Amino acid sequence: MPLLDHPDAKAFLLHWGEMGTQWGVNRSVSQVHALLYLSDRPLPADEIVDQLGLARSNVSTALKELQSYAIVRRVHVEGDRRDHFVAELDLWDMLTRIAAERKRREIDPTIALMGELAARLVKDETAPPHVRERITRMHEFLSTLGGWYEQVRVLPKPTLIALMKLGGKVARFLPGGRSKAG
Amino acid sequence: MPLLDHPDAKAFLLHWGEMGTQWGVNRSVSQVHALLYLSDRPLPADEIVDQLGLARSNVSTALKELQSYAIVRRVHVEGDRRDHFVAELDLWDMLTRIAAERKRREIDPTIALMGELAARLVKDETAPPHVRERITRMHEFLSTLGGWYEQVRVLPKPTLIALMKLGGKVARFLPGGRSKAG
DNA sequence: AATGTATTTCTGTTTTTACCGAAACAACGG
DNA sequence: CCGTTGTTTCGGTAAAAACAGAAATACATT
Repeated sequence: MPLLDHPDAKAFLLHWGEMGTQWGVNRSVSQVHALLYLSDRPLPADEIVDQLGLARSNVSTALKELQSYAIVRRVHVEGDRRDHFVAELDLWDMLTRIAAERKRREIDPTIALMGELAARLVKDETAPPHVRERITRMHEFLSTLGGWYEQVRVLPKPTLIALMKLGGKVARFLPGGRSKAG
Repeated sequence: MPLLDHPDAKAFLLHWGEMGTQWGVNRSVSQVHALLYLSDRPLPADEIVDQLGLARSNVSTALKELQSYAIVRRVHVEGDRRDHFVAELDLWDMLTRIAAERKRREIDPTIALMGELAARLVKDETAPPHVRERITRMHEFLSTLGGWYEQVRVLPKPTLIALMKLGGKVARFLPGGRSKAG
């Protein structure tokens, strides 16, 4: 019995697909991901095609994209020559991998560009001072964020989870009595 | 002299526009935002139209959208009846406001839906157990993230900045010797 | 109220993106 | 070498988004 015969599974999948579009991910990609996430076994591409009613080529592209995020991986199923696919089930891992990839694709190039622009602007006598200042500020801001991310990224997962559970209370460890929660 | 006559200002604006599209924001909206961010004075809608070459209606919609994120606001300029607009220049404020609004629009409804689905699934004898489990997990995960965000959100800005600068070193305050940096 | 001006909403067009289906190409194993 | 599986490319189509221009509305001033 196909997974999506269940109305709640289908509702999940449809919503997940829409979520994707709102964050710049194409609907097919996020739907394939949702299907694999809900599945209790590795699925071959053909079955994804059948269950979602998408073109074979489209599913192939979607799987490639999901693998590039490292949130779906190919697995071998014995007795079957076809490739099968499974989604990462640990949601914390899923989130950090998506974040890492989007930073790599979009944020890092942006930081690089801002850096170039800022560097050129400081030497440019003709540049309006506020333009120079605003772009420099943006570059510094994104660099700071990126630096923070790189530090947090390498923390062991249990540490990350512990920190998150701690929530705003981490602020109580700061000097200067800044914390409201402490 | 129009702001965008400067090639670096233009490069910034074009890149910002593309960034927007990759994150599900329409290009006009992010370009208007970029222009206001670079401007050293409040701009009336007409001038935005001229500088970006967009239709008046389009600019109107973009401004409305940016105001709904609270990263652009209307200001009065004396001696001029027209509305003028300025962008939030504090980038930390900008980020937190965007995050708050996107959570409100997209994450919160998703959590609500997952909650409904999970609640229904636990009573549903016919539901595949793994579907129930996966959706419940997703609901819990998003709820935890949302809870963390709500806690961090209300911290004073200096506290947030201090925490960010601290980076991975916050982990050293955790019990259990989890930190590599400590 | 009337007029001029600013702003939003509406409607249709253009542009872009997503998608399908077919075909070509590649890898692999029997 | 031939069937099976998988990926990539491509032309065309459909759907969605962006956008422009006109119309309608609101606003302010007199």
